[in-house]
Amino acid sequence: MAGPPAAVRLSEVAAAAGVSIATASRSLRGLGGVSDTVAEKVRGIAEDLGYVTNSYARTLAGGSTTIVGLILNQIDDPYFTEIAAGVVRAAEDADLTVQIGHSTRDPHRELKQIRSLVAQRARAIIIAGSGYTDPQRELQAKELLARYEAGGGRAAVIGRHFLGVDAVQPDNRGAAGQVARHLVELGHRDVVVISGLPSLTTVEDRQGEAVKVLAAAGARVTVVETDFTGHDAGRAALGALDGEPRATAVMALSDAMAISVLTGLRRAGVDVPGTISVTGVDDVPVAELISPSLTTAAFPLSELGREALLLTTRPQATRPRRKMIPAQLVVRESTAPPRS
Amino acid sequence: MAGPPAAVRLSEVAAAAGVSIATASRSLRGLGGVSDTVAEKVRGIAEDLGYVTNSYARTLAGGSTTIVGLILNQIDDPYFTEIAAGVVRAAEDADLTVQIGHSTRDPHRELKQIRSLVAQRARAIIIAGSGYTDPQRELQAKELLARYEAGGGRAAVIGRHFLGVDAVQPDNRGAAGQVARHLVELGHRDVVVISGLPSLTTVEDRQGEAVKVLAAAGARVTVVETDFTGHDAGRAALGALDGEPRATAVMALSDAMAISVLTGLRRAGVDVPGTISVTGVDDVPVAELISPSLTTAAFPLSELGREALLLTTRPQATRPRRKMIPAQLVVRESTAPPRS
DNA sequence: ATGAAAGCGCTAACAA
DNA sequence: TTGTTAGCGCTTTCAT
Repeated sequence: MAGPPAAVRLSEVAAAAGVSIATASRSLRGLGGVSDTVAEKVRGIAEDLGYVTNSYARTLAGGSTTIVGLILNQIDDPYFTEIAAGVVRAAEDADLTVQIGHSTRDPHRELKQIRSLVAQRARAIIIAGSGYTDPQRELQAKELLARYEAGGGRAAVIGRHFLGVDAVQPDNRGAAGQVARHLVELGHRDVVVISGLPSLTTVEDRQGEAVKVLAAAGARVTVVETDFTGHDAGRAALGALDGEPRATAVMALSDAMAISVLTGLRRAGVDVPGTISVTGVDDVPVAELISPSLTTAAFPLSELGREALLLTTRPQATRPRRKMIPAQLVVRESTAPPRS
Repeated sequence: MAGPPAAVRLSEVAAAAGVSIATASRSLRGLGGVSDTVAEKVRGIAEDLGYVTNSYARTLAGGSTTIVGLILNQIDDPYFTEIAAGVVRAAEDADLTVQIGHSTRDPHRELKQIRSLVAQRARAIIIAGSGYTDPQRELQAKELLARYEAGGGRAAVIGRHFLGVDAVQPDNRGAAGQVARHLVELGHRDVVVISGLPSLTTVEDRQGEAVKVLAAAGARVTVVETDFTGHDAGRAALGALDGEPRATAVMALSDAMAISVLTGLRRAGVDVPGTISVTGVDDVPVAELISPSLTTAAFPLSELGREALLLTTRPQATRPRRKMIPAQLVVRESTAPPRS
């Protein structure tokens, strides 16, 4: 595995510019102590030569890394890919590169990913996805991240976690509340709520608010738990509607589940929204494209990612920051007043 | 900002074990040439001390990286996220980590990404997305990759590129041919083809085969060029149908464009497939969910990514490998015989 | 304002 | 089998 150096080195840039590598280094990093003329010249030459800093050498020599680790619950779920897109774009604007891992919602995998990132001296670690309602479950990760930040690293989460780091929090309660109120205003008083794993904070928040709003309006509420991935939401909804023949609406606590419900109802020949109204939460891109298009509460997903990245570029605050991101109700074709 | 955590160094492990750092290094990497007793002892001490290899030092010293770079044309397009999912999963199976960048189809950005990856000593570089029909346009990237591979790196592309490296090639001609034949068999003889930038090999291949098959069947073909992202495909299709009132089908050369066409037709009140049949290519997950569901040619997208990753784990062959991946026609609701 | 030189922690010849 | 040593490419004092 020998061969010609595959990358342009700082020494080559320096030589081409007729200066020492120290001066070249200063010029490239805009450090001052270098005449503007020289600095400008060096930058031009570096550009022409296609010079890129060797991050290993830089890091080893005491410089900082440009790696940002991003840990996703699920790599092929639009909710997460939208967030990832936001992170990647913001990172590139900040000259950072993103390393992606996925945890499949498995705490062990998540820990392993964090350790690997710490060992890589990643400049920042971003964890996207729901937290767990049981703080105990996140204890190890929390300790790991605390040590990491004490050592100069930066961490941020997207969602409500108990990880003691900066957080971008989609307003899940608000989102669920808006959708529930929409159903109430349409006149629905008998609603099936398709929920997910109660161990996830996202589920807890959305379900809590949904049930609260619906109950406050005097509606009958049937909650059905599924695995929150949408795989069995359609079947679950059909089962619930069998048991609750008077129900006029299905409120799924995520778009992924709502889409599964829509598919299930279509196959069963149930008219949406004529017979049953259906709603989701998140507003993934598909929500607008399916038919009937989905009434849901929209989160600016890629902005969630962007905000998280930005948080990690600011110095650590004395107490973890919380940036709440509001949802916005989007009424589309899947909801209508209940048939009378 | 505190300094880096007091990381345990190899020299400390060596000292504690009473051996040289060379022996310690060999022991830890299981390299042989070390007595089992010593090796075992060193490993135990390293474990006790919580030693973790400094990957920067290791890489700088000539050791190998575990980073695989993945350059995507577009980070938030389902076509690419599916591919990315395949790469990430296969990488994790091989204990590799994936670094994602996106080029926005801009050759300059792409070059920058490649350079960055080369500088990072990525073990492999995977480029996903269409190549350019003008080989000149890829010349710089080709040189860069050649030097990279000469230096021991591995590269692979997904799509037909002129980059001189291993390639996973979705059979774009075959895919377009199958869809075109499907339309012909249904009886369509007046078809609008929504195409993309002619500078992309994917577009060239799909359009060439589509037009060939349709023309061979004696059909009238109207080709409309768009930007291949789907942003203006809907508008373009409506315009073309205005000019070609006898057209009975719109064949979009990608699902992204087909979905845009479907949306445009729905807004214009055109019945699909009653009045106009619509087809796509790719079979992104949404294709099955929209309504009417989309007739298209399916590529196993995440497998494309997986195959590319696997190619990079094998040693370089004397000539670049080409792995052709066939498409499969999926007939859904968006196509029907033309109304007579 | 610029340069020389000492490492950063590790791997990989080469010696012993 | 083990140790010695020369870098990897860069940042950073310390001189000039």
